[in-house]
Amino acid sequence: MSPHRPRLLAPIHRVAGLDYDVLDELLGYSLRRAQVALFLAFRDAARGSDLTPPRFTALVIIGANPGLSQSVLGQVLGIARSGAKLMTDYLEGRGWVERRRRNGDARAWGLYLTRRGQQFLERVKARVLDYDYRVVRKITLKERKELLRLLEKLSR
Amino acid sequence: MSPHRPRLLAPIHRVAGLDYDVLDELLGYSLRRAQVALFLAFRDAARGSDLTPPRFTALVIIGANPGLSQSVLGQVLGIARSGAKLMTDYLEGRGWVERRRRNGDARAWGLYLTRRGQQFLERVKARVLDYDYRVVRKITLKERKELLRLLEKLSR
DNA sequence: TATTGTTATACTCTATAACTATA
DNA sequence: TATAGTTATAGAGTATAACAATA
Repeated sequence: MSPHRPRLLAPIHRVAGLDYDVLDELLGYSLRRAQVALFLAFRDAARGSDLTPPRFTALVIIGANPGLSQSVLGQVLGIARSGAKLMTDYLEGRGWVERRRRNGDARAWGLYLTRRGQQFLERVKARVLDYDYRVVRKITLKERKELLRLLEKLSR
Repeated sequence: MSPHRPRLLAPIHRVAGLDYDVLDELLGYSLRRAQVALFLAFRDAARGSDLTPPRFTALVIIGANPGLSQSVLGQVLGIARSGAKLMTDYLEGRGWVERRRRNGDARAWGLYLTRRGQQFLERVKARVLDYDYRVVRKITLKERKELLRLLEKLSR
């Protein structure tokens, strides 16, 4: 992904008594609104950890694909190489990720979670999942599965 | 809304051969991915017009609620008053919106679409709707309604 | 030549805080 | 005192372009 981007610091609430016209009919806008709700859940789950959605995504991806390069990380996040570099610097600075030289190609780094990064990710992953499901308790589990299915079809 | 924010300049495609781990299970991440797809549709619909999702939202809201104040516009967009001011400046600069003094309260502006703004919005609204539905042709109309229903429940 | 990472720079959007003029 | 809008300033995140090292 890329701009997980709800830079949102404050919740967005529908302003009462206002006509939202065609916005209510647009899937793009509805997704936006729903995403804000999920972002707020994420923020609760990650509170006190300095973790943002892109950072979380990066950790998960590195954890599941040890040794991947910064360029590939950038592709996943949808950002330029320069941005992937800064992201990696941050994760490394927090002691969660380390760069190792790869055999075979001395240009690229291989990215790996540190022991500490693994432990941290373990905990935060559980929390994020928990909150994600919690927000979604507004719908049934069956509806959740249906929703995931439809979203998947859309983004393909 | 607020940060409709996919600042996205390039499409995001799932990187082949990579393990996305728990991300596939998270509604937050799935929403993100789907939103990118809809954002790209929006960008096509609005190409050449310098319109972004927040700007589009602002025009629609002003069009449907003539005379609203900058503060309320800010609430809808989920941004601070200072940002609502800059947004209004932009829309005014494009000749789409005008500020009029309100009777009764000399502090606040009332925002209105200009004739030109109305015409422009008319056209772009049709295009955006068209593209929104087009992307969503990947799902049936019945599925679309179900999706909207579920998203609505989430963001409430 | 093409690719990976790096560096420097600039831009966009947003937040915060202080200010003014009204209410 | 509180509110609407304004102004100035700063920060985060990203893009672009040029560069070095390596392929």
